[in-house]
Amino acid sequence: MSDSRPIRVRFAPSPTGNLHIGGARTALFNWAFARKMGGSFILRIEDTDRERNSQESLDSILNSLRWLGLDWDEGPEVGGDFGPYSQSERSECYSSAATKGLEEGWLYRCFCSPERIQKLKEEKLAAKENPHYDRCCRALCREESSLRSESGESFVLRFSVPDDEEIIIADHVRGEVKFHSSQVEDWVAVRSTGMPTYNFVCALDDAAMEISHVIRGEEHLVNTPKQVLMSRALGLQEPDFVHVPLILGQDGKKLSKRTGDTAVGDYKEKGYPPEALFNFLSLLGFSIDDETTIFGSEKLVSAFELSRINSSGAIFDTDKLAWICGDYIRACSAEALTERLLPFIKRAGFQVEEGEEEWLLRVVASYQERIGLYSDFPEMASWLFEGSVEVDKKAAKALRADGAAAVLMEIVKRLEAESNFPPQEFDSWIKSLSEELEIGMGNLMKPIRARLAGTLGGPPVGEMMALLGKEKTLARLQAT
RNA sequence: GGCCCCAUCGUCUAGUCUGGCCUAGGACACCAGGUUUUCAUCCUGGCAACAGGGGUUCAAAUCCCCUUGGGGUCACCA
Repeated sequence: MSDSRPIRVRFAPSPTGNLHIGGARTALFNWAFARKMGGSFILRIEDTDRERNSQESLDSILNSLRWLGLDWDEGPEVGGDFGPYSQSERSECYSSAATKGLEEGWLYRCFCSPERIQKLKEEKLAAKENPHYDRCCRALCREESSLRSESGESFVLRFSVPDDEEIIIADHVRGEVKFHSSQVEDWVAVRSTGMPTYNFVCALDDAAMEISHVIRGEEHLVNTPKQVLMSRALGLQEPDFVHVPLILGQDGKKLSKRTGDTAVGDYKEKGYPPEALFNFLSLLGFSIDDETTIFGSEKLVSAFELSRINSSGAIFDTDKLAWICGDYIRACSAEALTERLLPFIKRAGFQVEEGEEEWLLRVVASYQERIGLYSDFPEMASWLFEGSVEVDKKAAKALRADGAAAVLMEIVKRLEAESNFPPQEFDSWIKSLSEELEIGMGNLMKPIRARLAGTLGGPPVGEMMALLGKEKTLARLQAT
């Protein structure tokens, strides 16, 4: 299974949408393996489906990959010696292989109409048989086949699957997986449009690009025999296979849009730190040991082993992701966190004036352990950016409490009498005030919080006052 | 339904290959305490799993078989 050729792995997305969480994890494993082994990580664009490709999708996938910190050694935008890296640009390769296949007989023209195929499948299904193509056109002689194609009749090229052959896939995570060729359909290798299909092109490109290990999702396991058969027909060297377990939604089924956000871009928009998503994804179907859960890319690379990839599916646990995010946010420096927060602050429409950098840093620091996501920040700290305060339910209740108004008036008076703002040793200052006025701490602090921020949570009250400044603090405390 | 894959706390997992150190470890979540003016953080403790049944063996979470359960896949998508 292993040989000494250079390690070359690839991630091969098709540009028909955004980068999916599952795809990202696959890319991550490929990347980690390449980096660990000192090999190459190649990005190949599988754009043989003209109908659904789009440049926007490609851009978005590339951006998501970069956002996660995954860089590629060969592929779009960086080139390489095994290009082109978009399948739409490799047609010569494919057509020469197709010609060869036709000559050698492992490909044949099929003139059956889509209607006939459709009907055939329905009948077979009704009879509870495998709905495979009946190989009708395989019996056509060469002369008739060429004649009909020359006369302009539409056809596809099918792969002529051997009758009785054992196909053993040596998979790094699953061991030997056996298939029998009788279970494999004479699949379409080249469409009637002349465009080749995935299975045809995949084996060809993997060989042409000298891919040593195909690391991909388990959903590909069942069409691996088709690719192996291709390799055999062409005498190509087969790559090693590594089928990683699926990422499942909360319902235990393959993660899909129904169960939540599936695009990496969604997580970026929602303010997840990329390092946290990276970390979390690394933990799905893989583990370093029995206790390491928080780690970055360097650690992953040094610890990565194919043998540590799990074989069973993993549910995408958003609670754990949230916890990891919080952990990253807390561990971050206030400066770096501020940098990350800036786009979210701007998006919320808040202005940070020149000269306020220090202040912003302090605001961020005071919220650092309180936010779970970058996007939590603008909402939680809005009272510092906006002129008016929106009072929530609990805060309103605190303001309606007996004596609240009187307490606030008293506080204002005391604050004005102090030479420092906020009073030094605020904690003891307020505590002694509470004792002197014989008012519980809660009854003292809640109305202040309510007036200042409109909510009962947030940083320590002294810090809130410092952040707001004397003028605004007094104004808000006296608001009606 | 055919074929293929999988099976340890609710979840992610360690342990499985190379049986004994496992009265099964960690983390998330949850619950209970503690710290705290609030929120959050943090600390302590608790709950909680080898799917079932047969073998093999002195010994099985670990090896084999069956059952059950879950998933994937059956396109001129990738």
